[in-house]
Amino acid sequence: MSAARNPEAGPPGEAGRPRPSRAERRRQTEERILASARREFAERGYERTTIRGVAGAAGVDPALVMQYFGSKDQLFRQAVHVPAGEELPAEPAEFAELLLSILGVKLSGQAATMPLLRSAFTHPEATEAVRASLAAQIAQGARAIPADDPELRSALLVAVLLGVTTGRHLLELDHLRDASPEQITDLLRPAFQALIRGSSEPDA
Amino acid sequence: MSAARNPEAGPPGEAGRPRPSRAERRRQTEERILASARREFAERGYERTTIRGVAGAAGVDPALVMQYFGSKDQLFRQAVHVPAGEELPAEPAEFAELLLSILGVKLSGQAATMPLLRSAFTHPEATEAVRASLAAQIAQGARAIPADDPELRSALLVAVLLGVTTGRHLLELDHLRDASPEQITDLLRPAFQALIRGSSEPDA
DNA sequence: GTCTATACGCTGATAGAC
DNA sequence: GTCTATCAGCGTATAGAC
Repeated sequence: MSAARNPEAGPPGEAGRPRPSRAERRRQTEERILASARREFAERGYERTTIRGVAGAAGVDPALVMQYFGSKDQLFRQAVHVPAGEELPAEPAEFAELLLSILGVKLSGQAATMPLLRSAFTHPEATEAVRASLAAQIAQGARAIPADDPELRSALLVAVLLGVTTGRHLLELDHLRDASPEQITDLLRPAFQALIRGSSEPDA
Repeated sequence: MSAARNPEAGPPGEAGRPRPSRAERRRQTEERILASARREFAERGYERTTIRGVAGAAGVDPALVMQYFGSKDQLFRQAVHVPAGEELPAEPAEFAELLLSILGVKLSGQAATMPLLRSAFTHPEATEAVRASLAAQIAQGARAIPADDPELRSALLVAVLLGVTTGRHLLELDHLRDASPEQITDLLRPAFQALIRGSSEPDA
């Protein structure tokens, strides 16, 4: 600690380089490891990914991963940590559209939640994280549902999102995988509306 | 092999016992092991269940499990093997009810498919088994859907079943766990109908 | 036939050389 | 700071004693 200079403050002797030295390089390799870990956790799940595996994929030494993150569990936590995106509840009328747009982004890109979701059923900590996140979404959504049993309706809506995303990305069911996000959201729209308000056909 | 008598043919010296001997006892312990394996696979998933664990829970020696089933993977296959229940497609009008009744049984009892489902996202073989089973259900359901995009609609319906069952049994989301199967199926009915035919409100 | 003892590989994790 | 060498534990699977 005593003789170490602040790596951010002092510029190196070379003038031309955009100073990729010291702590900057460390942050880069750390990010490389995290990216590699996310890939491995996403496609193999917690128990099947190994420290050696992510180190190899990142091109670094296994011991370095331990040095940086301490343990496999802490690596997992940092890899799957999502900034807890807070979404605002909309009015009941547009609530379906909000949900559909959320589903849209989950369907298009390889969602950042996939590493977590893959391990959600086998790794206890991942289970708890996913459950807590979904519970928050459910509670939030329930406030935008005017019909009876708002919590259960909200839970069912979240379960639908869960089933569709897992079916597409994790199980890769053919038709779900091939369809465009728009196709899916279009087909789901009436179902969502039916779930949000009480009936599909207003009075039979 | 030479001196061994056929255990099925020759009755033992005792006359009063209902002959629980030989192969009958073997079948019983084998079934105990399978039951124990199903429990472990169901609540821990493939990678976290150990031969020693199922043997301990079944009250037998770990080596016996290997003797009977050969390997962990073969034990898993036998434990999760479901007789491939063939359901008949109904008319489009009653198709929603059929799906809802299927969901009802999946929601009430601890479904026999849970050991498989828990490992579906981490164990490749389980993934393939679940995917094949769901694909069959999707193809079957598509034939009962008169609207456009029948396969995608069917896939979405299956995905909903998947999401609701996993949300209830695997993630144990509060409101899904507490609700009765009837509550859930009642709330889902309009959504299913909307998904089967094209629109929720016939012409807007 | 059933269990004891053990082999072997691979895991996460640690200590110490460079 | 980075990597080599190694530890201890647990996993499946096997060989042999009873």
